[in-house]
Amino acid sequence: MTNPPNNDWASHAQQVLAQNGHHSGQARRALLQLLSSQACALSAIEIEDELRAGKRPVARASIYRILDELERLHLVQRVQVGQDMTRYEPVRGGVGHHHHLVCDICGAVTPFTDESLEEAIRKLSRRLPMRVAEHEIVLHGSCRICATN
Amino acid sequence: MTNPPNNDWASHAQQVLAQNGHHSGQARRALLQLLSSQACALSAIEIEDELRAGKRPVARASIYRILDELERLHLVQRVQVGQDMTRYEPVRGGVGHHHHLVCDICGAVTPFTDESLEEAIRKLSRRLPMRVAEHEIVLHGSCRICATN
DNA sequence: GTTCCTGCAAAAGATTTGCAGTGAC
DNA sequence: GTCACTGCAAATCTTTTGCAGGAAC
Repeated sequence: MTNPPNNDWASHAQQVLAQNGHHSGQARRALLQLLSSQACALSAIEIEDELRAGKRPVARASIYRILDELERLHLVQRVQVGQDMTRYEPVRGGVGHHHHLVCDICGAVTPFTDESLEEAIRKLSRRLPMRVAEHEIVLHGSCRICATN
Repeated sequence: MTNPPNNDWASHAQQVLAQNGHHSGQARRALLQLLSSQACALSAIEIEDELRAGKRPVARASIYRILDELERLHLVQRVQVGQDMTRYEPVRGGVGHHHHLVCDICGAVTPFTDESLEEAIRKLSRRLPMRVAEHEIVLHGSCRICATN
């Protein structure tokens, strides 16, 4: 699999969608554009708000349907940062792969990367009774600001 | 912090609750008993079912309230295995610490442990801008049975 | 023209809250 | 006797589904 350029995830997604027999609708294009510009994970509701604030409001049902389809095609990944809602973020084929810190006090979500962690997971995956496709790591605690108060 | 014996999590929890000014109700005692006997994570609904099947049915609202309080006291930990519901499992202070494999096809959840992963996280935690209290790792893929079909 | 896409409204689930009665201390 | 605990019913919130009109190919 080739990694699409970091800033070009949206068109890569469009392409994959087309190859899979999808038409190219307004709502989905707006959603792709938004996700493409995001560094970290958004919830469906946040996506709805962002799109409403922007130029192209999209119905919540459509958002869920689109995200569902994108997930099936491995173009986005669900991220469960705990709390309540499911969040989604673009899969950029390795580029931009990261995990999440969650402040249990203020709820802030921050991305981080760590190669030795990735390495440990690669090794581990080989000996598990499962074909491992994705992994998700969430660290909980208190961020600097909250830890100080 | 001393690790309570593995089979004694329930009484440890009772103790902590008492120290925090809680009375000792029937519903909560039944719930503690159940969680204590579990190796892996249960959802609130699963807990309700188990308790109903057992001797002491507990109202769903009470289950959520109790789990909430137990979480606040760090006696249980939320686990987000993706899918839909939140799951909960007892915190046994290191003993029994593990993570989860999730089969995205059949939904099976399996626990696993890996020391090098833990080590990587310990090292990592030192250099992050956050006091890391808990961590959660979820591997997604297809289990043996589903991968074969 | 056919098939996919989308919005709206309704439905389905999970989780939370309000209130009143019971039980623990 | 007081304060915590619990059940029930209702409310809230996220996510899913059904359906009808409109858009893409």
